[in-house]
Amino acid sequence: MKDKNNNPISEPSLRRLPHYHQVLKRLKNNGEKYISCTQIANELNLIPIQVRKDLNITGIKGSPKKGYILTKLMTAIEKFLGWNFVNEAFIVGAGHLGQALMGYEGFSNIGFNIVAAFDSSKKKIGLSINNIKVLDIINFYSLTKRMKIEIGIITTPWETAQDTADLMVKSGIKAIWNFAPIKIIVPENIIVQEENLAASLAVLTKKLELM
Amino acid sequence: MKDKNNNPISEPSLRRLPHYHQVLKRLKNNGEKYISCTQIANELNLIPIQVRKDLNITGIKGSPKKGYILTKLMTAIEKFLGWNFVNEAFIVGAGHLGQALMGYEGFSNIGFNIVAAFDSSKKKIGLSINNIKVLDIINFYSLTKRMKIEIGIITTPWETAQDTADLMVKSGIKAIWNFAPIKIIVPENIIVQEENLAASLAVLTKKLELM
DNA sequence: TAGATTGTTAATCGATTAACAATC
DNA sequence: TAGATTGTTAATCGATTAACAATC
Repeated sequence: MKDKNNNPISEPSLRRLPHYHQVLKRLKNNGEKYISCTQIANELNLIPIQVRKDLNITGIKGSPKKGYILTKLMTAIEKFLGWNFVNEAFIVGAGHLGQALMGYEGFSNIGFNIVAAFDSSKKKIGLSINNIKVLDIINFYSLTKRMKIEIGIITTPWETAQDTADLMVKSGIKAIWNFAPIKIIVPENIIVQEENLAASLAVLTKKLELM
Repeated sequence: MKDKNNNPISEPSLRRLPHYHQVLKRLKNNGEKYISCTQIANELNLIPIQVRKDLNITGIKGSPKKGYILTKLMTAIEKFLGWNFVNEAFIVGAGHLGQALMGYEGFSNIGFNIVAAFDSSKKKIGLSINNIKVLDIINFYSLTKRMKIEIGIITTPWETAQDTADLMVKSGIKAIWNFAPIKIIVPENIIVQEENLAASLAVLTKKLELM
């Protein structure tokens, strides 16, 4: 991945930035003003050079010997990750997992807002979870177009995940966050983030077996 | 990661194997006997050589020109991932996300079994979700010891995630699957699989921004 | 047979880690 | 000042991709 100035942004680095922010938040409450990569690395069992390289992609400048100004560093990460700007999303599938995401309070801190949910089951339509309404899936296309929603979350059973992805693409969704346990196939200009539990579990159990 | 014969197993390869299995399951219903890497790669928008390399770590042998015997390949993946052997887990935190995992039917196909859930809230204790009982957290230690449970799942709020991890380590848990949005710190002989939504979202929204 | 596909070895690519001069 | 820490350039490591002989 490249940023606007054609500097590379690695996916692992991007994934670590929220962790750094988490640590900074905690240390801020301790009243620290400056923070070094060494400190952050110690908190997260990482090595300082990796933290330094990661922070570098946010464009932050530190001072030798002192480190980074904590509040500036937090702001730099927030800005780089776009947390000060709200991303709106629609979610399809209002089962347990969908409801878990709707009820997830951490999203508001990171500029993420699930605007509405959609389902095809009469039992789900009309529900309201954490002030998010569950609407009939037949309205997905028109509402997505009208509200110019760009992010779609799939929390349907695997059987309907690909159909849901197709509907999202047709409706103008540009990025799909997929929690269904199959890899969905979409045109290459569509961004997909797969959240596959079987894949994670494969890693965990294999490590356990080889321990 | 290295297997018993000291051959390397890469984490990305491991994560792709369940996807291959998914595809094979679908193609089996079409009545295919042999399957080639090219076919699998086409289904998943990958390249054949990557599929071949990944399948190689399972120890499966194919025949030039023909490919792999589909049923043998499925069995090899299942065996390699340990799906024919049941891994038992305890889950701590019976909120929406915990309940979503308890209700997740896909786990039984991959040899994963959530035996019981634990919570500290009187409102949750006594519930039964998908035949999984929610017990008082004060019983976690003794039950984990007695039942020799090795896998713990954390679906608590972030405030209690580290305490939960500490309790798990103390109780003899060897591998932790953490869904709380903070990185937990554990002794280095403990396996941790982090499932961080903020991290995934960081990748997704950054790609969207740079599109 | 011809050629698609395998297993394996080599080349490339990208991420992590190391080295080191500059500096507050 | 001394030395901890920064930014940056180089080295290492590991994953992906390419090349190619073997073969059903």
